[in-house]
Amino acid sequence: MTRPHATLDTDQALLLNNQLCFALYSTSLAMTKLYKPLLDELGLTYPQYLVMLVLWERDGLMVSELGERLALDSGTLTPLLKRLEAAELVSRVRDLEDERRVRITLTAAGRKLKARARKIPGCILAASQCSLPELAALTQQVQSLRQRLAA
Amino acid sequence: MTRPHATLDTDQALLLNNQLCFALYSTSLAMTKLYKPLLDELGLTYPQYLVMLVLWERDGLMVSELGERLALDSGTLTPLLKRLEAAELVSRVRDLEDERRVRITLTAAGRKLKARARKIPGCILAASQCSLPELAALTQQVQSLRQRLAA
DNA sequence: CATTTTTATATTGCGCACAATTTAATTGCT
DNA sequence: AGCAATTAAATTGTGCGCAATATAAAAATG
Repeated sequence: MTRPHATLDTDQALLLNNQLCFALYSTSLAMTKLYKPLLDELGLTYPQYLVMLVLWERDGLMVSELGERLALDSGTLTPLLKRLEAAELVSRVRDLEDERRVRITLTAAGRKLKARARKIPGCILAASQCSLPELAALTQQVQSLRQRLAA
Repeated sequence: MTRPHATLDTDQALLLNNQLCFALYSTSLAMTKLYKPLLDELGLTYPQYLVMLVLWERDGLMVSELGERLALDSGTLTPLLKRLEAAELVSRVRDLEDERRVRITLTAAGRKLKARARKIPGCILAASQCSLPELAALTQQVQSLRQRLAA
């Protein structure tokens, strides 16, 4: 018996595990490519779009709050936010209460961009060719996995 | 009626869509962080590990074949493969049949590394705290989504 | 009140991803 | 054979992601 059942099961589990990690990695990259032409029109990258989504939902967050929301650190956010500032979509101002903190606020142009961004999710949804129940189930499962990984 | 039903449903769909994209993005990054300490022991990054996984399965592939398998282009793979070559895990040799192509072959050290990598998937599986059926279902769904995005 | 400790952001350096371009080799066409 | 078109890989430049470190401000401690 060159391949006992126990070993076979384990190998399958491990292969599946690798497949899931690669599937997440590869699908995430494919998603970003799908967004690219749409975001190019707005002059945004996908991570910049994520920051704008958060700010459109609630403006005036600190860098650390953005970081918590997106699971990104200052090493990623600081240069990204400087680019959004250079594009005149946000302003970065030191908090007077606590000079260590920097508050990120949308400019008028930043708020206005939301209108042009509204059509993006529809395009992505169409391209994904998913039914809504399927989408909901998948989202729930991936979020659940992420929460378990964080622990 | 400020929010007719049609608009509500659409908004929910779009929000969900954004959530799925972000969930994939964020979970993929979280997975990579999970791999990091394990791969550090082998001196590999996650993309390098993916290349090694492919080569452990079938050695002597061309750069383009690796690219198809991983959905990565030469702009990503060429410098990555040069680093694996510098680490003496692979060799890069021009194909004599067609001098445009470069064949990637595992060195003895590269083949040997497979043994040390065998414990990695088990650690990841444990950290993900997923049941195998759950893992299988999620993998299948994400792969299915990826295939639809590619089209 | 002075000093340590902690916290928030910024900086530096490395390795992806990827678009765009380049280089060089092969194929197709006439 | 000669030349355009195609193909494979490499190069260049930009923007992440993140570890490690630096800087500076606030909080905690004695």
